[in-house]
Amino acid sequence: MAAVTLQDVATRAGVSQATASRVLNGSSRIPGEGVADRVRAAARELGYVPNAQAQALARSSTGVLGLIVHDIADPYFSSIVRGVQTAARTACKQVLLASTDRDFDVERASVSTFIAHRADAIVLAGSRQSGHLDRDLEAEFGRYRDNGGRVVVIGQPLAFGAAVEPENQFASSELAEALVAAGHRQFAVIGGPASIRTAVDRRNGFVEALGRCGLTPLVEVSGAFTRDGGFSAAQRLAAALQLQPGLGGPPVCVFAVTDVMAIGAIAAWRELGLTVPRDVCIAGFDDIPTLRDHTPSLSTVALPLEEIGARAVDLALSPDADDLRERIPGRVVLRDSTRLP
Amino acid sequence: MAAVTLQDVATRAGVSQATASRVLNGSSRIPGEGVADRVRAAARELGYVPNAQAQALARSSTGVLGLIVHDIADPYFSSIVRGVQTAARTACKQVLLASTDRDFDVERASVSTFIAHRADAIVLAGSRQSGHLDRDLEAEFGRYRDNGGRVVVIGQPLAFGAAVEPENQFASSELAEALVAAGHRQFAVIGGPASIRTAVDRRNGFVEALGRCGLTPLVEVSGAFTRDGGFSAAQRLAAALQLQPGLGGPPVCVFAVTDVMAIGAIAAWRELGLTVPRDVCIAGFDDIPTLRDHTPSLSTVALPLEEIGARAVDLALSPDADDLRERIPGRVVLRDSTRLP
DNA sequence: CTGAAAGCGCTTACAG
DNA sequence: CTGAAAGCGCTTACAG
Repeated sequence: MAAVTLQDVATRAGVSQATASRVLNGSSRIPGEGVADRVRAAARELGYVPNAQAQALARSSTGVLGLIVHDIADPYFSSIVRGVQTAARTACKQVLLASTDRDFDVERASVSTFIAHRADAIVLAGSRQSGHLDRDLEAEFGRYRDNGGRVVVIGQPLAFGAAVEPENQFASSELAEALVAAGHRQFAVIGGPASIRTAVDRRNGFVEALGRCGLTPLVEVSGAFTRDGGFSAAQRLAAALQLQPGLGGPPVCVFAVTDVMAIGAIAAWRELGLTVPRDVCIAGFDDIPTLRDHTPSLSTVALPLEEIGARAVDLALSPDADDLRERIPGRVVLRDSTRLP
Repeated sequence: MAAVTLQDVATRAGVSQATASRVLNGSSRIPGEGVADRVRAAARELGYVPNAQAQALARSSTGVLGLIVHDIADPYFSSIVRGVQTAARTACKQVLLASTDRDFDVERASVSTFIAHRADAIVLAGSRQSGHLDRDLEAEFGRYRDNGGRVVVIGQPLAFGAAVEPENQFASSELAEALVAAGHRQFAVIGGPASIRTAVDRRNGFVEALGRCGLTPLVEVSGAFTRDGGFSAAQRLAAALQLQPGLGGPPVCVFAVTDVMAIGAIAAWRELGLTVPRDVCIAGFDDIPTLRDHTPSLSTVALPLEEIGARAVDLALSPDADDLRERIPGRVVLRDSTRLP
């Protein structure tokens, strides 16, 4: 790593290191034209690449954002990451990525490493247990913030830091109302882990809205926040409701708290010979890009995932938005999967 | 960012900075037990987090890997990134991610930034124009490698550096043979950009294998390496072949050079009222996870995407593998989308 | 085993 | 406008 150094450039241009620094790395004090040209020429000839580590040390700011997601291969997260990338590029920030496989130990370790790398901000995407962090993490974030680090959460807010917060509960209730308005009367729910706020909020919004219509879910089951979680939950649901292919009559309408789970559910039912929406209907939440080419087309609550990622970067970068919470509305979209005959 | 410093810890423990460093950051010279304990206690009490930037500067090694992909929201890439993440975590490396939106200027800029950040290695995923880099990039990589940086490419190899290389051509020919063996006789191809090696190799492998069977594609069209690229190519293909719903007779079997394009193609045909595999058959390449729940199930060449990402990390980390090329075989998988009546 | 000191490559007051 | 020098927070020969 014995790369060309700023001193090398300075020497070749016949100026001091300080001057070379000012020419090359945008300072307010702009040296004279002739000098500047010489320095630039020297840098080009030598192939000088500034050492960002050294700059960071000297400036005490790295220009790096830390981003933590549960699973980068999950379309929900990869869409958010795409938004983060776009916004980061615009702001000339780099992004350090960690995909934790939903392991909270890995998550904690990633936070520590990002802090060690002096990321200017850390964005935490994905639900956590009831909005609580372990004590360790909390203490670490506290010190990080004291030292000027910024924390942004996507999903449920923490006790501190900024948050980009989808209106899970409200949007789910709107979804329920839309489904009732469409003629559905029999409902069931595939929920997520009880410890995860996002899952709980969505479930509650849906069930409470049903209640206001005088309706109650026939059954509720739950599973992990994954395709397979939806798959197995749907099997249990089918058993509980004794779903049969071609039974006739109005199908039960199931709400799965994420699209990924809904897709898993449909797969499970297909294995059982059940057809959506004839034998059973289903709606999800998120509107992940995958849905675009999924059959049957899935009713859902659309979230602007890339924009959510971009907003998180904005919050991470504006020092005045320290404890801001930005609410993101969802948009109900009814498609084939909840179509009544 | 005025965080707790190693000197703070040393002072509190009543030792020198050097000793504190040796205790905390794994040195071969292990200080005495009593001293070590005092240092560790001081670090804990103060909440010391080592400054990775300063460590990097002093050690001239950052423990950071740079990863560049075309589009993080594309399941092909997000699967690879997942593999990279897993392997990087095992090796205690951090990953700096750039998603370029297929913009080669952005790609070049990302490489520069990664080099500035002194990434220990840079992994370039995604096809490039015929294996050639622009002159600038090539020169930059040259210096980077001279300074100890490592370069790994996923896809077609460059003139230098290590590569993880799927056997595109061979696997495509195997796919063609399998389809012929399954009874198909009429073929068409949806190719990618002519400048991209991966696209060309897959197309050639397929067409040449057909040739060995005495067959020739009825039509070839091409499009961008995206879902929409496949969509529009499929529209042109349908027009060229005058595809009609329910025409009867053996359907034409189309090979799309990526699954993502194949999915777009199926969507286009669905809009035209065409049913797969009745009116037209199709096979893709990659076996992205999305396929698992796609209807109809798509025939394809399965690539171990996560493993590919992990192998790239391995190559990036083993100094002896400097110009190694690791070949990754594909596995033909025939599913519903090419099923003959 | 432990410490004083140089050095990693930059930035930035402080003088001139 | 330009330069000498201190400082950012660590690591690591080199002595002791």
